[in-house]
Amino acid sequence: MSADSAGTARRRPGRPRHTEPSPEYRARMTEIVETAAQIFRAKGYDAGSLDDLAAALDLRKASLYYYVRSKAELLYLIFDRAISTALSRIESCLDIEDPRERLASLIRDQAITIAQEPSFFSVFFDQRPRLAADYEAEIRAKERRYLRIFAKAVAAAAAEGAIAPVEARYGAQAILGMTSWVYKWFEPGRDDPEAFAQTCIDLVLGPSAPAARPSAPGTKTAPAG
Amino acid sequence: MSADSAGTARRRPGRPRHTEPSPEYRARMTEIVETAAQIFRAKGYDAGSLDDLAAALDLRKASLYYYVRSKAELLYLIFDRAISTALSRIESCLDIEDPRERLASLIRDQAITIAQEPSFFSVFFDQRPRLAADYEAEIRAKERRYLRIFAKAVAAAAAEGAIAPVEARYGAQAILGMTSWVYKWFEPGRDDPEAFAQTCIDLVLGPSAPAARPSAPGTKTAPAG
DNA sequence: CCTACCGATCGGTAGG
DNA sequence: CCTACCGATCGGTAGG
Repeated sequence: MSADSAGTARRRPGRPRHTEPSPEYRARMTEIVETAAQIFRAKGYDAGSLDDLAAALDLRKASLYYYVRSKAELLYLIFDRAISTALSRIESCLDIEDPRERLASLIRDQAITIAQEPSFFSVFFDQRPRLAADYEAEIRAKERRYLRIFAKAVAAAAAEGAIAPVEARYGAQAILGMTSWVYKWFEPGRDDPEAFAQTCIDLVLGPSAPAARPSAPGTKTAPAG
Repeated sequence: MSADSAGTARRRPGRPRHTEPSPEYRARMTEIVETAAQIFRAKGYDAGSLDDLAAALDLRKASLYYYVRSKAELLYLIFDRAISTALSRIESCLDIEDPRERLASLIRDQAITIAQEPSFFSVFFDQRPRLAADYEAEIRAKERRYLRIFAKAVAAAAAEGAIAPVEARYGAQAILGMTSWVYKWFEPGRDDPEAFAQTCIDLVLGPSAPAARPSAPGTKTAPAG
């Protein structure tokens, strides 16, 4: 809440207060958070013990407390990384002016982001009730921004006739669900994130929606029929 | 696996083996399962203790074992009720011949079913890794049937040009995600299941898709544009 | 980053 | 459906 609100993994630098966290420390920290996400995904937050985590990292449980204040903080670090990653990717779509292209890019980015980090997003979506209340408030604020970005894009696309004239919030939740759900069924070997993202775009925007980014020169085609 | 594969809450009838479970017993059983779903939704399966459940039912923990063999079985009963409810509702859409109407009905039923029982589906979707392996296999089989029904409906709608020509499995997962996600954000006081269901239908099938059931006389209209 | 250890919680059982 | 209770697990700490 006070001085350390800046970013990712700043809290608890090294041992000495006035030193930057060493690169080794930061790397180990990242490794801990990533492994924790995998364990909590597989077993759930409560059943995934710190002994499990320590074993996976070839440590003793007590050593984890050198990096993390509590198991609850560890969960928060996973949540924060998930929402921050997703938010920063999504925000890069905001300068696309064409409503149809903007919505297509949001859909694609969202589907691919989640397909790429299924562990983090499994924990993010399924362990929410386990997040301590104070951490929860912080996450919820970012999540609201997320929803608002999608709702605005839906409203703009509807106004232009690129999609049906749906209510913005419901339309946004529908699209968020469609794309987020990927973490439940996606299998990296079998499934292709790009192909699935395109399916979502086709379903919502009609068969020949623009690919993404500035690259494609805005191929405008009539929707299905 | 053997003789008791028939249905809902048949296992462990009364105490005497040859008697039907009494109505009071069945009612109490239902109450236990419903309350457990609420507790597991709020706290998760592991953190929601049998003491919590017993307290909510005004019982002692040990008394729960009169009704349920283990906590694991209790979880299974929740899963089984969730998937069985959803499956039987969805199967009533299968006799709709028009692909567009059939898909619309599936979308509507799915969204409304889940919005109506958020506790059961929260547990179903979020506590899956906690389900014991033998129970899991049984649930997975029913879930596959579920997916296949949606995939077929998507393929039929695509063949007719009612939706974009997407790959059936991806299209089905997209629609399942869009509608299932409702349990994450739906607030009974604020939100309207029907309105959201219609939003999903409009988004996928274009602005003026049929309402549902045999009632609406197949209003065919050109999709968005 | 480790060894040793504590207090609390929890699923489940005995026996009625 | 209850009282009493056990064994195991787990987050966390002391102290280095």
